[in-house]
Amino acid sequence: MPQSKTALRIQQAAETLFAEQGFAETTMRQITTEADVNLAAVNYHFGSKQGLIQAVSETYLGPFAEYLQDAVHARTAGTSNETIEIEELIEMLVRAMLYVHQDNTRALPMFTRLLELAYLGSQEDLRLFLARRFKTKLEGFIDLLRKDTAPMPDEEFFWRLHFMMGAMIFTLSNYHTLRGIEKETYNQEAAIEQTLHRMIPVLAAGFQARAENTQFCRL
Amino acid sequence: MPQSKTALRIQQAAETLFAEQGFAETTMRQITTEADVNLAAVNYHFGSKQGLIQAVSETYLGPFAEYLQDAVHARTAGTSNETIEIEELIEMLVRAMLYVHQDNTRALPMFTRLLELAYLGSQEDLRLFLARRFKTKLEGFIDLLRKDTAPMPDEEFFWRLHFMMGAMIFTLSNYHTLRGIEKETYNQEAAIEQTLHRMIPVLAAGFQARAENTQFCRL
Amino acid sequence: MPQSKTALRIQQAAETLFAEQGFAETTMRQITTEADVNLAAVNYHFGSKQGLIQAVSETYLGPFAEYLQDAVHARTAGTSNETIEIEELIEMLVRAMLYVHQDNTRALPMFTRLLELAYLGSQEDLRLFLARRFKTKLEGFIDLLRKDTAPMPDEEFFWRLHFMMGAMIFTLSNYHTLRGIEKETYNQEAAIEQTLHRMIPVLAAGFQARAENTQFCRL
Amino acid sequence: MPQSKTALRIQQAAETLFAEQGFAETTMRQITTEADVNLAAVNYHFGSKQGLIQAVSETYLGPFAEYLQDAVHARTAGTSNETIEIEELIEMLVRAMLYVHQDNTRALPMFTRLLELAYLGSQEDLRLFLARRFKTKLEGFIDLLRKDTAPMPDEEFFWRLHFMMGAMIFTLSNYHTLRGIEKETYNQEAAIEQTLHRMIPVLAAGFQARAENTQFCRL
DNA sequence: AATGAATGAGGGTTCATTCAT
DNA sequence: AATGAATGAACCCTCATTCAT
Repeated sequence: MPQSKTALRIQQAAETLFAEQGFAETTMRQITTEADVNLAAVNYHFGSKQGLIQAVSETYLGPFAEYLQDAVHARTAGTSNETIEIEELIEMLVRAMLYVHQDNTRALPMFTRLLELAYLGSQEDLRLFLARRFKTKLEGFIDLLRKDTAPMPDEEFFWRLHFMMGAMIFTLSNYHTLRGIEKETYNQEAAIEQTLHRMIPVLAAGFQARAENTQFCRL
Repeated sequence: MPQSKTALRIQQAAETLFAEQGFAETTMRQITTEADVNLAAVNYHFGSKQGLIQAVSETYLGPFAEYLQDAVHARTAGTSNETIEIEELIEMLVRAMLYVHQDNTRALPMFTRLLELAYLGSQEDLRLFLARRFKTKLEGFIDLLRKDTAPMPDEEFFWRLHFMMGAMIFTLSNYHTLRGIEKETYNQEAAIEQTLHRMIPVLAAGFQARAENTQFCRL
Repeated sequence: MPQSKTALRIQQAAETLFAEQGFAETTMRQITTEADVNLAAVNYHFGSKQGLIQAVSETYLGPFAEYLQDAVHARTAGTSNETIEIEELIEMLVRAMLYVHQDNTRALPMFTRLLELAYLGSQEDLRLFLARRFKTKLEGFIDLLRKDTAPMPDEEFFWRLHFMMGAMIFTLSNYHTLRGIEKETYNQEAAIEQTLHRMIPVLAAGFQARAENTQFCRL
Repeated sequence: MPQSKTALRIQQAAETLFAEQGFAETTMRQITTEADVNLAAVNYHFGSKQGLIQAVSETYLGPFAEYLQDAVHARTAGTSNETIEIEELIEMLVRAMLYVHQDNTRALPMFTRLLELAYLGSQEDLRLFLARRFKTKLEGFIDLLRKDTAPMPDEEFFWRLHFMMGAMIFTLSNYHTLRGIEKETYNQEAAIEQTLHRMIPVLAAGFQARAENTQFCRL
């Protein structure tokens, strides 16, 4: 939560630019020009560019992780070991995304760029920060997901989870581009909510797919 | 196809670094140091950094697109309108990937980073280059895929296609990181072939999932 | 003499940091953080960083110069033209130093850093300030020293005086570092008083050394 | 030894500015403006500002240390355990200094600023570099000096050595300023060679001074 | 064909200072 | 009397590129 008007303007400008271009591609000068503040203001208010990114990540991932954690608790409270359908779980995830999307249109692209960062090793410091900051809050959800897919070996689950993550992150991260293509091709733009909805049955089905005999001979 | 020994060494070094770090994150100095050639050699042989990336993309996407196009032709020759199972189509795709992977271990990450680039808007020039260069060769495969999923509306197909692409691109693009996590967690490393195999049933199931009633009321 | 509690805390923090790191190396932020006051407080109370340094110099050089001037007067009062042994004069100097050292452990390093500043041309304004402020008070001592070394040409005296000053200033200015080396090497730390004592015979002997025939032929 | 014309001009400009202002006080822009080269040229040729300082230190301390080491070897060769008069040793030191002074007028101030750096802890990296680079070459001289002052306790020797060093470093480091004062006062400028000569008997006498009973009671 | 040298543009960061309150 | 916010100037460094040879 920014305290001063300048800090607020910086963060807003940064969110827009980060969402559009990515973190590394966005320069301090772009941010401060867009926010119409002094170049040094970022360092004054956020300490460094990384500090700004962390503040932004807090704004977006914080409410999301909180919401998801609460949803997991609310759903599992009172019920002992009842299995939850995978579609419902993914719906919980989507709902958490739409929750952050309500307040801020830029939320989802930003959000996924942060997840991207959490995976990619390019900015080791930020990766560790994100891991430490949000890991515990998200573990509950992952555990629930795992329980539903019990018959699957651990490694199979691991990879399927990341296929899923990849589909989501990639889609939302490049949502701007993809929506542009859709418009060109079908002369029609999808609301992001609709796109998220489309994901639910696809990801659920993918998760529940019968595991193939993974031998190399066939190929 | 590199002409001189120097150009060859540059391209090999670039492939390794691009695959490991990405395009923007790799500097000319890193490339030329790794290749043990003069800094100016890249510009001399490839005109610019972008020229080098295009050359690399040619090397990787070219054979892949060619292979896939041929596979599509071979499969559809003589058969009129016969529908092909989606699993078989995805398997064709995977096979094309493994084909470029044979020659070069770095191939798959490089390959997917290029696809990533083809989507992302950050490097408009490269995006256009890749689109123009390879679009036609891949359209046959896309059409085949579309035919199998006929009952689906066009937009639904569009988005599912990109969910799939996202899962593949994201996974392979960050394969290095993901394999690292897998090793930490399960003390076991998957060969990339195995990971590709795991994708087939997941992606196929996702594609065939019963489309949900995509209204907003539920969420 | 600081007027408010804030000014006092600033000056104390500044003394510590100046003594440890030097003037240029110490930032306003370090000072105000250490003093736990607002960043702007230094400029408010002292006008500028230079103003703060001048205030500090007043605190340290003032009592020292006063003490030395008094000592010179006391010693020469009533005695007409009696020559004083050089060792006694240097002892007077050392005694003046220990006088300021009594009140404040940081005094001596601070003190010598100021002398350093008085010589060095880097901060012209401060140099002039120090020269104007304390020159007259110290001249009595210099004159006394000169009288004892009468047979020496003026220039010879001038240079020997500065050799001496150099030995003292350098040693005390870097006392922290030197004591660290001593501790490493001999596992023993000298009190600053002891070091000052060691100087007396050395400097005295240096001053009284038979002047060599300073021709260039020998070298 | 700089290879290109630009590198040469940079180093010459740097030497002048370093000698006049010190290392930290001299900026890359000053250097490159003075040398009339591009700002990036320093980083190209020397890697960094620190790299430039190291190159400069190599140029000045290298020949000096070499010369002194050779002089020590030459003097002690053949003679077993013969004690050498302290005056002769200091003369050796002065001779080594004048040796570097021959080629370059800026040599001595630069030279002593480097020694200053070697003592002061402000630039830890450079301090370590200098220590590692030149320590061994200078140890022979120190040992010889120590042998002549055998009756003295180790700590006494340690401090006297640094008094001496202080006198030399301080004088030469601020030679520009001191000569200015001399000119103002006596309307006469000393050649640096003369000043070095003046040091010999003074430092020698200081070294050989009868150690006082260093008790605190007297002061 | 190839390279060492050099460059302009732009990167994030730090500094003492000032302003409005 | 005192401060949080903000700033302009300057810091060192890195980048892809180009030039002369």
